[in-house]
Amino acid sequence: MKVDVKKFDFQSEKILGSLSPMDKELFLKSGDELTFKKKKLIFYEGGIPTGAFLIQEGRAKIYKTGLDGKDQIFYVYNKGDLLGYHALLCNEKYEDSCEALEDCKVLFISESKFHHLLEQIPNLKLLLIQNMSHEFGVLVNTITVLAQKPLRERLALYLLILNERYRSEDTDIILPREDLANIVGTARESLGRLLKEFREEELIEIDNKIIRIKDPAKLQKIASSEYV
Amino acid sequence: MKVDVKKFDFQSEKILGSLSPMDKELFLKSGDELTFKKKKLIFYEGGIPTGAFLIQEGRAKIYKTGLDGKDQIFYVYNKGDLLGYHALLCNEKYEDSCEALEDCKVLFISESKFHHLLEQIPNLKLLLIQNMSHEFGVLVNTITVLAQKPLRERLALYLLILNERYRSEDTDIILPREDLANIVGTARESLGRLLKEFREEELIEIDNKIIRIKDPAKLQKIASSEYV
DNA sequence: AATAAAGTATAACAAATATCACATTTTTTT
DNA sequence: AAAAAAATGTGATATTTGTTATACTTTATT
Repeated sequence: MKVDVKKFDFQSEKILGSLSPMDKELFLKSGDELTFKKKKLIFYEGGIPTGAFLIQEGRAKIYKTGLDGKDQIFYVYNKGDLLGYHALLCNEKYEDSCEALEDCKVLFISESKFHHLLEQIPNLKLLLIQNMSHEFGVLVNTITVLAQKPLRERLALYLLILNERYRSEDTDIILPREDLANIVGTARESLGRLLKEFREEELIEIDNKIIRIKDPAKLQKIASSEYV
Repeated sequence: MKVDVKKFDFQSEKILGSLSPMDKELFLKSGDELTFKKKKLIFYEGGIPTGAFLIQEGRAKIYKTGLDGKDQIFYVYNKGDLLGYHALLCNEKYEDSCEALEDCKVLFISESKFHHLLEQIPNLKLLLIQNMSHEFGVLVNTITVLAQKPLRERLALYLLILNERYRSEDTDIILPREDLANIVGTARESLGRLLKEFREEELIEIDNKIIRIKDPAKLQKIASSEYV
């Protein structure tokens, strides 16, 4: 059965997108614009949440640092995505960290404003519930993939997922090897070797940091365990 | 740093537990009692959700079946837990399956009743939001553990987690090796080897299916990568 | 209680992936 | 533009974990 890339997408842009123009304006007005330079932390594991973030420009990675210092990245947020509200809403400390992969323009909605919005916009609670319900499925799928699929299939799958995530704004996949390794859940060296194989099999093109998908159909097959 | 077992607990019993006695009664009245024999499916991946479930007696596993037929279990629900509402709330098909590990008594709340309750009990939406926000953290932690920790540490950790999950009701950990392997994310044989080692190191006692924790402190150390 | 079925243990072996050490290239800083 | 720093590529090797095959136990069924 074909792997569905959409099952790995939080669709966090739907929350805002589903609001009426009036509510949306209200929401956007409640935020303050912040700028995060590439590699700057937006929030970090163990920190106390002070608000939520809406990405207006750029991409950011959500990750956890393991005890051995190795990061596990489990999502790359994109322009339009709302994030960082989980810990805020359950009154816990951040379970994860968020770092800008590129220079980012972000709208910050403070905790009090966010809670205020939840009351002002009756629909918002339900939209959050819907979105988090969906996210649950995404994470469950992520767990299964990481725990079960061999490296080659994981890489194929994540290249397709990232391609989708990067496509929205023009570009090809462009992120450090180390990050890609931490998404796929492997060592940098093992990743490099496989990327080379993929290139030799003409599945992708590599131009330094840039990875360009050449044969999505075949990658799809590999990701779906249909191809050896 | 010590691993916190609570960070792997959905705390799904808090939803009901946080309702006022009146609201709780209303909730409980909206359900129909069902019985599921051991190994019976409560719902399954790809199925269309028709309601939510509250476990009144017994335990159930939530899992996904990989393309190779191997299951990945990512949670064991317990008496008092509310489950199966995610797919319901985002209008998607079930992303996972749920099977009774023991004979279960379950309260079924149909979709229409559940939505009705969401309107009748104003607090319920927020409780769901809080709970799902917390669940997000749990799943994120699960991903990191499965993707990064070596088998030995994973097993130590999950033994502690399961011990907590089984403690509520008297017993020691009692579930088939295959299931334990599918929780820890390994092959049955590899699990068996390690269990034997753990027994030889006097960390656990094994009595057929039953696993009894003997040295939680040392298991904790292993789980926290502090012990070789 | 006897038989079948399911689950479990074990050892030898194979495969996948990580680690290490170092060369090379690219990017950033001065 | 040169120097330093960071990131990447590569091969040899070690380690971990999975696989296969088979014997053994426990649990379920008749």
